[in-house]
Amino acid sequence: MIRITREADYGIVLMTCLARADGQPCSAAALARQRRLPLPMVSKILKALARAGLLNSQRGAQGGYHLARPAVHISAADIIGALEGPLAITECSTDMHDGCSRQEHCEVSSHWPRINQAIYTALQSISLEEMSHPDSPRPLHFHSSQRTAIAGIAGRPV
Amino acid sequence: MIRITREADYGIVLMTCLARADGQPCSAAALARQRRLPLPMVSKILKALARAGLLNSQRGAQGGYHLARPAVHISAADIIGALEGPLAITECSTDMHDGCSRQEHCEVSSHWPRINQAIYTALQSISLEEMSHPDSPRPLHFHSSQRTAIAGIAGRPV
DNA sequence: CACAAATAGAACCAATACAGTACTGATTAG
DNA sequence: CTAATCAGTACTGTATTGGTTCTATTTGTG
Repeated sequence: MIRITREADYGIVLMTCLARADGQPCSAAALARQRRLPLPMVSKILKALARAGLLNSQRGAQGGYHLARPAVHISAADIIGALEGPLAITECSTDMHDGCSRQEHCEVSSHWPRINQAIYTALQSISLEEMSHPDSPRPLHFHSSQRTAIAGIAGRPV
Repeated sequence: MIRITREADYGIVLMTCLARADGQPCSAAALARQRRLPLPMVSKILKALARAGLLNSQRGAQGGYHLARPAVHISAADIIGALEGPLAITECSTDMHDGCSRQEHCEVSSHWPRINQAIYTALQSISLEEMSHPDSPRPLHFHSSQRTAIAGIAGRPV
């Protein structure tokens, strides 16, 4: 229901590669080969990540990219944010929302930031470090203790 | 960075209206007038919400829509899910992901469900009941106790 | 019973956003 | 110098979104 772009998807994949390389600079071409992704796309994404300060780049021959800080201090939110701009789940909730013509009739507007914040916090709690280990320490389970009243709905494919 | 469609946006708005009407059936036309939204759009959204079982509909003169269950038992996840289909943040993570040609090279694939789950849980924790009160009981604050190491980044417009 | 008020459902269209490509320029190791 | 590599911009075909239109179907009311 909520979708991130494929750019961010690839971004996470590439970042995990770099996290595993740990220090060793990787060229865009090497990463593209490694992950069977189209090189121009990989290049574009790495550039964006570098501009956002998540990667350092080294130009020239034998150059490449490497993490700008330890993987533990990079969250999924950082990566997605770098590739898709600041979190704004609706146009209303972006910072220049003065244009929302319906604001006077839109009483939920004050609640969207809370939803935004909930998602942001969720994404922030997942570190690149965690994601770069092939097997997750905590297995995938529903926190079904919560909201069991509508468990039937929560149980659908997620 | 993560965006929901305007359909879901309107859906939340309309659901809060219905939550406040509490039991009284509201016609699509009435809701459209009340919120200054285009009627066909409102109609389409309400139909979808009814099909998903979140609303009951009454046809004919004096008919309309009303909540199928108490607002406390309807979450933001329910509404968004009803309007945008099941949560699948990337194509890989949808249930028919057998087509993901890169699966063998895509080691993060096992981690997307965790991200999905995090977002889903966040959205589930927000009830329609909470959203339909004009003033939120708990004011909007960052949970800045967490991940203070990158607070500078977390503090950007959300 | 006939009519009007309402939902149900499908089909349709224009505008936007996305995914991916191409090209040109700047930097640096060997 | 030259090849490898990053930087930046501009472009394009396709898919999705936002929104409309039209035709049933149901049902309360005079």
